[in-house]
Amino acid sequence: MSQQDPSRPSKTRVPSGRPATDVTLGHVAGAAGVSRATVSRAFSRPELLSPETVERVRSIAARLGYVGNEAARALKTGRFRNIAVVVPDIANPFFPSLLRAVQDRAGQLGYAVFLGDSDENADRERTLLTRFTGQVEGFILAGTRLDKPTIVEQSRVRPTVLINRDVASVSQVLIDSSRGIHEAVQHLKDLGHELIAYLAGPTDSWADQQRRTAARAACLRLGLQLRVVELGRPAFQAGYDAVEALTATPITAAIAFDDVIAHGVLAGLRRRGYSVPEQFSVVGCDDTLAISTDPPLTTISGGAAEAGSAAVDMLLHAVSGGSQARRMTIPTHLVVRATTAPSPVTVP
Amino acid sequence: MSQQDPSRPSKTRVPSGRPATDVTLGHVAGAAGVSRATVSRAFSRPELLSPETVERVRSIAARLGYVGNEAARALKTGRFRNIAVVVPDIANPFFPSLLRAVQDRAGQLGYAVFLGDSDENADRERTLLTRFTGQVEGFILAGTRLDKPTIVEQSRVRPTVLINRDVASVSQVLIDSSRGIHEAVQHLKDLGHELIAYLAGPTDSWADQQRRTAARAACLRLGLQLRVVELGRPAFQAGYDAVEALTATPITAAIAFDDVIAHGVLAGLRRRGYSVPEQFSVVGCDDTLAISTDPPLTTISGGAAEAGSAAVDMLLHAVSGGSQARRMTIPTHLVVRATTAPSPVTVP
DNA sequence: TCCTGCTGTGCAAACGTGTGCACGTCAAGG
DNA sequence: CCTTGACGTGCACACGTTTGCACAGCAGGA
Repeated sequence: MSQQDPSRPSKTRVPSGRPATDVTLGHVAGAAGVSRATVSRAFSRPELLSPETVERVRSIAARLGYVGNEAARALKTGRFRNIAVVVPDIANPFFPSLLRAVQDRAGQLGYAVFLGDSDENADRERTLLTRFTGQVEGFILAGTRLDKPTIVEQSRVRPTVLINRDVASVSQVLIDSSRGIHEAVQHLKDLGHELIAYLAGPTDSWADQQRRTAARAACLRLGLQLRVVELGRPAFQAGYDAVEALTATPITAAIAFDDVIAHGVLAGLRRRGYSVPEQFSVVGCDDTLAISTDPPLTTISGGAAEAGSAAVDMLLHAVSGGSQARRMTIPTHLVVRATTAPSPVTVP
Repeated sequence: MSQQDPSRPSKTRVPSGRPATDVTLGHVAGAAGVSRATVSRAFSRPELLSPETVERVRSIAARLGYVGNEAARALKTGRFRNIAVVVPDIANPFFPSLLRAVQDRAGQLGYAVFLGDSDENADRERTLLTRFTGQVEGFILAGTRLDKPTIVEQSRVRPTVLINRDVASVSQVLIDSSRGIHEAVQHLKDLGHELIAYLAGPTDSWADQQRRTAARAACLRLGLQLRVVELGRPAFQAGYDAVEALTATPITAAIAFDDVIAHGVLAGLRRRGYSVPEQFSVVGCDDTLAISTDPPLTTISGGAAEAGSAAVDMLLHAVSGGSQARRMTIPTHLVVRATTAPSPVTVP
């Protein structure tokens, strides 16, 4: 019932550019005539207070524009309620859907997320990690370019979940393309193709190694011939340019490392007068372009979104005590759209 | 020279799931036989210490796996060294390049960035803001869906920079498409087109309002006829579907709200047997798809990246005292590729 | 009347850093 | 030898919050 003025506790000085927070628990407490503890509880443990007190404190806080200082909270509780996710190239359409899922899931669980783009550069990635480490509870590293020792070391300072990277003793969620690849090869076989190409991605990428291996295995099992075409960086232009080499061979179908490459191949084929799918069949991977190619792309639908939210769950499990490294694989399947058709070469 | 064991200061207990940081300044200080202040200075103000001390402390810190607690640092200094950027839809290719630029520039300046995806939803955006506010120095709101009062209020609790949204008294960087649009209209006129379409984006988007107005003005000035086609959500499918209406008219060219729509239009035209650019000319906007369409898209190259880094600079200026709201516009220009050609209708 | 238990609130001690101030040491100049 | 100043380091407080504990008030049972 104190009538005292809610004057600020005589700030020392406000040097033009005051940094961040301004009104604190103390200011609200003064204005409401209660202790700082009560203000704190009005937000964090309201059930301990009388409803009237809670209401009064909250309304005064709102009027004063009070917003809790997360740094102080984190310092006291030891919990940051932040995670960081690092990707090699946010412009690659595989990542936005992943990021979105990570963001959604983390948000539901009350976590905020830092974003880091390493630009496919290990040094830059290391820099990002050190910048984040002091204020996050854990990391999600998607398609990291870091070497194994660094990853292991990192996973010891903070809980870490890898996406599409296989390092023993570190938690990970892997998008298992092998089933989808197998379905794709079977599909092509059913259409009468006998000689097909795999348009490879970056060799240091776990995803490429896995897809490459799966394609080899599937072709071996089903009796098709496979030719691997190296492409380097997975880009539209690379796919476009690869067409020249492709069309110089009797190959009738290609499975691309990702949809972006497949998209480039479609454009390159058309430019050279080949019609898809009548004269050449194309299969993508990741399903990032959905129907926005012409014709709509037959592709292997991975679960970028599932991987993202699973990674968050796994990470937060680790954060809250689960010390065991976990591993999860997300299945994929073939989605047949309009870039595959019977082989143009008539089998005798 | 103390021989004492670098034993941890008897942690009370480590309840299975210990939250975050572990080894602190104190541990390092104990192991190095110096005070906590010295350890602190070894990192933040090394020039105050003897080189040998710095070296010794740092190496011990590294061995112990010390990593500074950012929350404590932020609490003490009053600076978070974090900013937050909120976008309506990270899957829209306009944003990754913007995000990347924001990230790069912020990183150069020693800031880490929180990412928020509002899913075009104002309520969700509000939630994100409150989650971030307590631990960032400022906000970048790109294409925000928030209403004006909320934005103004928000900009009072933390420095805020808007991208492509015009609210008086709040700092903003606007991508000024009008010059690019004007160039595009001029270009189409030079090619002999007389009746063109503007394929509109979401009406509540500042960018669409601006482009729409600019298209009207340019056509008026240059004596072309303009027809505005409403599309709703800017998506590939919307562009694809719009083709039906387009081809039922004598229109010979279209300027799309963005590249994604333009891409859909290209696919739709081809599907209906029209060849681009011989029978129909298409101009995109934003230059997000670069050359990855077929044919390569003539488009208005905005500066998403420039806007991102400019926004960071502007925000950090505001953070360090600049209280004046600023406004900056980024010019655009037409990039002619291969989707525009002379009008197919022969002018008498 | 006294004891017990419950409810609502305040007190004060941390959390891990940064930093103003003071102090001790040492070299140079008188 | 004393003074002076520069240099390197330690002491101790503050930042804003959470939280264990204490305590006051009150009601109900003995």
